[in-house]
Amino acid sequence: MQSRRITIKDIAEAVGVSTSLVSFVMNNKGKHYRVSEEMTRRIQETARALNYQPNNAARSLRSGRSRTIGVIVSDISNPFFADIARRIEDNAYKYNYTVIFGSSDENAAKLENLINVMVNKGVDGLIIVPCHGSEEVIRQLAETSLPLVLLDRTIPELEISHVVLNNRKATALATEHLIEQGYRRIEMVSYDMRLSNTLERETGYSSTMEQQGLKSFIHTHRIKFQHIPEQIQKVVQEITQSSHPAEAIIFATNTLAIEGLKALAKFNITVPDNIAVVGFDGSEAFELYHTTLTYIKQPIEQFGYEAVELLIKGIENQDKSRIASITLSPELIRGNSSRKK
Amino acid sequence: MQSRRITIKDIAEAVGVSTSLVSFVMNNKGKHYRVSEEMTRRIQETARALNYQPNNAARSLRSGRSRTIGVIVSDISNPFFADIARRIEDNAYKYNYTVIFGSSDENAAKLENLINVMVNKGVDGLIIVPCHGSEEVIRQLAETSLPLVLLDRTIPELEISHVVLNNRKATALATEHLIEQGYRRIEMVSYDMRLSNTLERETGYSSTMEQQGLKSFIHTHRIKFQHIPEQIQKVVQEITQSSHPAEAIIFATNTLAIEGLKALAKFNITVPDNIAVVGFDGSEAFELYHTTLTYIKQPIEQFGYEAVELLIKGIENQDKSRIASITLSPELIRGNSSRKK
DNA sequence: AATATACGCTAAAACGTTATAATTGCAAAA
DNA sequence: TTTTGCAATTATAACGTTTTAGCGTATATT
Repeated sequence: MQSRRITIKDIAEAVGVSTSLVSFVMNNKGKHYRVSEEMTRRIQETARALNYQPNNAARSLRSGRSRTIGVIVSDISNPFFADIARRIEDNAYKYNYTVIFGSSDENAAKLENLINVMVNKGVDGLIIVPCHGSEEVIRQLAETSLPLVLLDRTIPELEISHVVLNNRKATALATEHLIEQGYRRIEMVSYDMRLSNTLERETGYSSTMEQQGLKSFIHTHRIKFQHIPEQIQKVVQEITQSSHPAEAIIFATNTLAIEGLKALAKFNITVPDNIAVVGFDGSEAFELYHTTLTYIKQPIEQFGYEAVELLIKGIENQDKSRIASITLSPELIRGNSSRKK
Repeated sequence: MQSRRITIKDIAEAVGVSTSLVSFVMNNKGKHYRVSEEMTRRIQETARALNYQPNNAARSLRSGRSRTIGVIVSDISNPFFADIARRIEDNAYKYNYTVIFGSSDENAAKLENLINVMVNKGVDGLIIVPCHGSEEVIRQLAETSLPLVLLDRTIPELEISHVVLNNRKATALATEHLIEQGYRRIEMVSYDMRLSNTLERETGYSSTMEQQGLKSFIHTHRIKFQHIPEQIQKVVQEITQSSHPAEAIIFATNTLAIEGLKALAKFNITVPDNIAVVGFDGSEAFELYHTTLTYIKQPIEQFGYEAVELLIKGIENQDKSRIASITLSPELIRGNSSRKK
């Protein structure tokens, strides 16, 4: 950490060459610009000796690229997204990219603002978890030449690279499992946000029920994203105090599962004796629960990893293979919360 | 999102003035450079009409400042740090700063590398959670003119701005509470990392025990950061199978509390009947636990908020009030896990 | 011997901004 | 009338890098 920053010019002077040559070598374009081996070596040595650190602002200004990617999730403090963020960070660092994060709070206006800030900052690409109402903004963004990868949710009518779970399969697995365990009145608790992942999860559940001849028992309870605890308590009461109470509940997300279990506990409804439960995502919370939970496991780390892979390919190829998408497979983890009836 | 980016020059041409004038106005330095009201208005209008977005790279290159701050925590996917990160992000955005995150994994080499990457990226300041073995790197960094704020932990021998919990008070509260509830054999489970926060927590516990004449019962179990679950199981066995088993445990961090409760459950030791427990930090996990937990609550959001306040003051003042620190107060949340003996 | 090719390197412009010094026009002071 | 002073604006250099075009020189080709 010296007083004055070392520039390419200092190296050039020290070695006695032009700055161009130094630039070539520092960018590993030596062979391409046929710099002699000897010179390459000398420049590299001097750079190391002087502890040269390239100035990113200058680089970015000149080249128009920043080696920075922007990531917008719903809420970085939500464990699901925090885990993904960590993975994105790790993988991006490997490619020498820096990441800037933003949280949309499932608010389309905030999301738009974040996109503007990030585009403005000059990010080379964006990884975005689209939220309810953001379709138009995303559509506009996709028309831009800026590489873009959607995460966790797609916008089916738009052709955009994305990394998502096979959500239909996820809830189909859960539903089949419960049926196999002897449950019939299986209901689902989901969000009222019309997002691809939620919709697919609902479809996975309802189509499986239908296939198994349980169409009449299909019941999807949709919770508003605000005031989750209150709403979920209401739903739990509805479900359990009905004249035909449900025998099992599938929660469509991790947060819903946790709040749902809390609500069940509050009303002294025991899992699985009074009602069976399938949750979503592993979570530390479940590990302190009185019984082991059956849940759909997402390969969370892969979300982050693959999103970065896709995005960086998009950034560095620019032309071909523009749209590429990845669908990850869910897994059913069997616990006691759905044991045989 | 137009095809070509609008620059200051476009505005200058459109209005028919020099770029300097536009720059003055865009930086709100109008009065200082005595730009006429009329002109100020026209430039602002044109800028808005053309949707001018300043080029940060150019700005940063010229001014030497990036309006970006770097934040290095232990692990961004740990809920404690994820919450803080969220707050940092929110507050920084208010000041028009962007944040880049990094996770050190409590590894001094990684921490050093991250610092280099960030300094290199040209951050205007750093918020760092120092880890075991990072004292020297931090010392060097502090000698630099780069504004720096330590978070969650200090390095007492160095005079650096920081935001920390009153850790001594935290465990003193816990200890006093347990004593009040009738417990005597109170033991602590902590990390073996010699970090300020851990050390202070140990001191808070042991000095309170001593004051209350329970010196002979002081017992601090130190866990290595690797292989936490295995180690904690060993400790739990030690504690409970001893000839004089502990009556209560204070866990020094959230992770330790969660793993500890899992270990207790594994060995069928019931809380609080067999042993009382005080944890650290609220957590969703605790909410699904069979009984409510007594724990030390940290004002997590404030950590992030205050760190940004301190850092930005440091960045924008540069000179005076260089070192300023904040100590936040813990609070004891009473639950059933430490009910009267 | 004349010409082409390859090699190793350099000159210089450009990226978009900021900030200092200089310039202009005009009114007030001398 | 000349001088001074001020208000409003401009010219220009600088920030550190990348990249294109080109310049000698040496070797190969005809």
